[in-house]
Amino acid sequence: MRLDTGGAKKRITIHDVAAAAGVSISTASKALNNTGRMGDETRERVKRVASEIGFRPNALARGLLSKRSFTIGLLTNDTYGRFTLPVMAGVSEALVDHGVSVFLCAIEDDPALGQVHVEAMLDKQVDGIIASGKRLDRRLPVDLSNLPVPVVYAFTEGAPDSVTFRSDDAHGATLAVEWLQSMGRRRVVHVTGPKEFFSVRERADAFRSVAGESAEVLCGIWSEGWGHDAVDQLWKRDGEKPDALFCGNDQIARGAVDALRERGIRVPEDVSVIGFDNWEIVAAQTRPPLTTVDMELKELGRQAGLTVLALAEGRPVEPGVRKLPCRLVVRQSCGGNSPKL
Amino acid sequence: MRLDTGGAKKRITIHDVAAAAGVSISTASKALNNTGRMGDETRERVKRVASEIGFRPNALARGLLSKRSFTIGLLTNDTYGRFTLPVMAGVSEALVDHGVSVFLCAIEDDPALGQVHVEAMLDKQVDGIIASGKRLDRRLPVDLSNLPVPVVYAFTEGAPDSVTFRSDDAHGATLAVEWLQSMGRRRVVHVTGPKEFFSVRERADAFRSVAGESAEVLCGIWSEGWGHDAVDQLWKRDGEKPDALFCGNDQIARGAVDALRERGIRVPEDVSVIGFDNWEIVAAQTRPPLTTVDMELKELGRQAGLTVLALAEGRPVEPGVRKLPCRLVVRQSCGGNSPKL
DNA sequence: GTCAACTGAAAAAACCTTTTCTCAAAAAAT
DNA sequence: ATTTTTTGAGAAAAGGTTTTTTCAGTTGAC
Repeated sequence: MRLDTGGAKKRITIHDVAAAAGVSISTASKALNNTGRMGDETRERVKRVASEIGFRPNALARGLLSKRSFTIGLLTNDTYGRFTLPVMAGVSEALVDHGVSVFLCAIEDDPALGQVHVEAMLDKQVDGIIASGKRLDRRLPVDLSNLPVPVVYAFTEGAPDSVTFRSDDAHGATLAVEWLQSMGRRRVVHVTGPKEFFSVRERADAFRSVAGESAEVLCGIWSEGWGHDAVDQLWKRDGEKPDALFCGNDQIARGAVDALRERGIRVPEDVSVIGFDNWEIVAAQTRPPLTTVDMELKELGRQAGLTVLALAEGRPVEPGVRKLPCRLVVRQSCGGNSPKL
Repeated sequence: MRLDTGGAKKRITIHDVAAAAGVSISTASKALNNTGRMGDETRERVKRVASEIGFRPNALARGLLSKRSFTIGLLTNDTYGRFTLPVMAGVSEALVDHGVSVFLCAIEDDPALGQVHVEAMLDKQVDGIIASGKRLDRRLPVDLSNLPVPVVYAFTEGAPDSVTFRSDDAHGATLAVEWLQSMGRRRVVHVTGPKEFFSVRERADAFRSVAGESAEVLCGIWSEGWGHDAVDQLWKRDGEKPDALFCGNDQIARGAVDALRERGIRVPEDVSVIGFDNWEIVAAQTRPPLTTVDMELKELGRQAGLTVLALAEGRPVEPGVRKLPCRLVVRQSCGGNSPKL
């Protein structure tokens, strides 16, 4: 048995509507778009007939004329990571209400592939492009300057004079430390990722300005192993031990919690641990579940979507970097029940 | 300062090419498409001119005429999970070579939203649709029958007489158990997810037919906590203890490994543990790193992409369920170094 | 030297909408 | 009763491309 390709049924066009309603094509068009002048009766009849026979306008033909395709492209090099996913969901969610569809372009880290995708999108007359990535301080390996359509950057480094959306990591770090302090913790240590990351430096600076300039920052890598090692390192030394750890991501936090438990140190009774990212799968499965900082990436995606739409419609948008606030997610690894308001 | 929307530069059309090359529009078109009859010199000249002035054909106009938009839609309700991501990457990768772009439609589990997305895609004249999900035995909450375009299902339950791609979980389970046996393990227990999942039953059946019909299967939930509890349960009982655990996913495996270590049981020396999913972030960060089964989801996406393309082009495709083989990923949690060939 | 066949290239139609222009009929104003 | 305004709706153009048709000029055969 062969599969029906389904391509046989021919689509109904505005011609069919016009014929069925007994009017001209132009009248049909005007009736459906609520433009032009005509009798109420005629307009209603056309609309009714159109919906009866299931007419849906061909977006290609419409786009050809209006020079708007109601389509935008989302370029990302983060195919497996956890960052682009919520961003994509936010973009898609924000734009579907406006009848705009999103082209997904996974370019890995291949400049040639990126180029191919950008050209394909341009050929398809996208109204705009959102560039997204897995790291705030790295550019996508594609040249997006001098494109005939607007470009917005989300969670990746943008070109000068462009619009860029990113999380406010300093705000997130401040939230974290203030929460620890409100739990009565005074000897907080920041265990984080590689110094090369801009967000590591940014969070560390915010951490110091809230926890005190002499507060300690340990840089390592983004892994559980490092969280584990950092605890070993801290507890092997002489002198007073920390009473709280602010970790650079949830994986480090998880490693730290495990290491503390292995040492017989109770979390959160003896030491509070707070993570970053709110990666459900890590944060919620840690025992105890991690209190952490959420970067609100879906909201970030939503705003990026609305912004590229505004630009596409010619509405003015101020260029610059927009930092979106983070949100504290309280679980059990710090004690306490809800964020102070 | 206001941001340049970039919309000003007007696109160059085939008219410009024709004018610049001193030929008619039709000749320009034929030259560029290698169709029609004309002198080699003319053809070359047109091509050269076109590339010089940077001509790119408008896909909207082309699609309007050819009734092919070189666009397909990817519908998924798995916005955060780990399954759709590799599938999407595979689809995108397979189709970009054919000049086909992919619309990403995240529909959560909202039927209304799904309907909106499907209609938007149809309006945009997609050549086909790929439906993807997070569970093999659940349908997407959208009616995709009687669509004017072909539909292919990937990692979600398909309609009767459709083309569906899924992983061969029985094969994966067989690979896992045979590997454990090749390590000399004879008392394997299968710790897995809820019985309601089709793949749980399928893997359990395969497990029993390789490990012996009396081999034990423990069903729980898909969490680390369950893996932990299952080990407690098994080791608290009297009698002979298992010498290997085949876990239903990497998270369960991780919980099991942690529980074993807490009991002073060495992995893999005393007990081998194998996971399922090859979720890098869990499998690679477990200590020891997990040997696990990869469902080859990217390949699955690639094949789904090529299949929907074939259907769109009217090439015949046999309907039915295609099960794709899994792949064993050897790390350290079972001992051994490489899969036997 | 006439006619057929072939060659190269242009003209026109088609795809589906939207928008501007035109025009006849009806209503209002003189 | 005649002119002006308003109303309703059709005709045509535009958007960028591909495809079919047409046509003039050349070549080859008889």
